[in-house]
Amino acid sequence: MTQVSDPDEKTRGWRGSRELWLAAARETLIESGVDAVKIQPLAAKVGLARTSFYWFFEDRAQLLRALLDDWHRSNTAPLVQATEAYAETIAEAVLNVIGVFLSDGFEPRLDLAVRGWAMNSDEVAALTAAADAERLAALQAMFVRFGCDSDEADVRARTMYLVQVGYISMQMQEDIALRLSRIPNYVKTFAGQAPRPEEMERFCARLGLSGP
Amino acid sequence: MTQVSDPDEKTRGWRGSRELWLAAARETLIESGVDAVKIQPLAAKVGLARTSFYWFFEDRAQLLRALLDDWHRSNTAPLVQATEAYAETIAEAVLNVIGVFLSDGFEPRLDLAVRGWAMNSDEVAALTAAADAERLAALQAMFVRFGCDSDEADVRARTMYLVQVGYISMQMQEDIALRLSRIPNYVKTFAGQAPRPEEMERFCARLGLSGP
DNA sequence: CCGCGAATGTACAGTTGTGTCAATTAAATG
DNA sequence: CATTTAATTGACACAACTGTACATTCGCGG
Repeated sequence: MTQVSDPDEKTRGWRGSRELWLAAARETLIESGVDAVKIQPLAAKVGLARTSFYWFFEDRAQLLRALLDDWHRSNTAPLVQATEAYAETIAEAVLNVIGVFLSDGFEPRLDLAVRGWAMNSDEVAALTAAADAERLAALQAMFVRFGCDSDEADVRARTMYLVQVGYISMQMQEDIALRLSRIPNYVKTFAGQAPRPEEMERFCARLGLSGP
Repeated sequence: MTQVSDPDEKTRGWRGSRELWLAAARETLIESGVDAVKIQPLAAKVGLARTSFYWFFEDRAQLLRALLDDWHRSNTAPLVQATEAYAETIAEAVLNVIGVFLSDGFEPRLDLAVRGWAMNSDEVAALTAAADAERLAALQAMFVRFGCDSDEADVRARTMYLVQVGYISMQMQEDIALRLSRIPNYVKTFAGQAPRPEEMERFCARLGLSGP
């Protein structure tokens, strides 16, 4: 359990702040799931008395709602944006999307934690379902734009997205080089078309990685 | 919360039994995750006094261990078997595997629950990682057997498996007809080769479904 | 029909969590 | 420096769960 310190003294109260509690909660959510987001342990984590929490939040439910808002705002937009980015070929478009998952624009573990949360809450289940639908639609539109018929685009969109969700869900920890080495084959599978060498180079360059 | 009734009076004690508690625990694990597997609620579910549990199990930890054994035995074998089943073409081999996920040989929701559990337990995380590795290796071997080179087989195996894990993780509830309609395109994407009509027919027949 | 062991129940003690309240402290302001 | 305001705190009242000790009941073999 990491101690959460205080990076921004200005916006805070005397010692704590809404943000401090929220950050601690977020970290715990990511690392151990909703059920671990309890006020007493969080208090230990931030080094304040348990009851101090209630100055910033009504109750635990409000904290959870805040956590959910945070996720909802931050985790869908970058993906949708990537599907709309410029690309010459479908292979390059697929690379654009893969790039998001490898970058910091997306918090895979948060997504996973929220999915786990959905197991016990219909409200959360509805939110994740909506997010999934939005992301899938964006991916499908991308494939259609490059000439897939609607049904095939749907399945290719699902394949890409589900592979990512599955990967996150498996919580594998592989080094970036290994993941990178599989990318050309993934593109070939997802798009039905291997990326050209210069496309791979541009991809690596954009991510600030040494080439393949 | 479903009442668990008693299908097999013989193996039971007077009213309860190890199996009864285990079944209730399993159901709760699937529906609400490990953190919901608590003795007090289970007692309400099986209609016995809470403390009666302790005649069959040492403590909660032992129940969880039993749950894990159950999963470990029951959820990997059918998949590995399917990868080894006879097939004329790679498309048919892929259909064999898809069949497992659509059949009752596999409990997707249990798999999901155990993955969620792994979040809080290194021991469980090790078990799921091992299961994933075993399943991926079996799939990869299947693709190699049909002529893929090792790297491509690896990625195709991952694609297939991750799509399934992702699908399970998304907890979508779609009717079987819709899922069936996507299968030819999935096979095309996974195998790089669409299934022949008679392969689809055999597939549907084996699952006892009306044709495509 | 009696006794014995398997199965269940009741009562108790301890832990961990939640949320309220009134008292207290630190900083900010005039 | 006195006063206000924002933040923190400990004490209190509960609720849910775990596990132990011991009493109780059921059903069967003798």
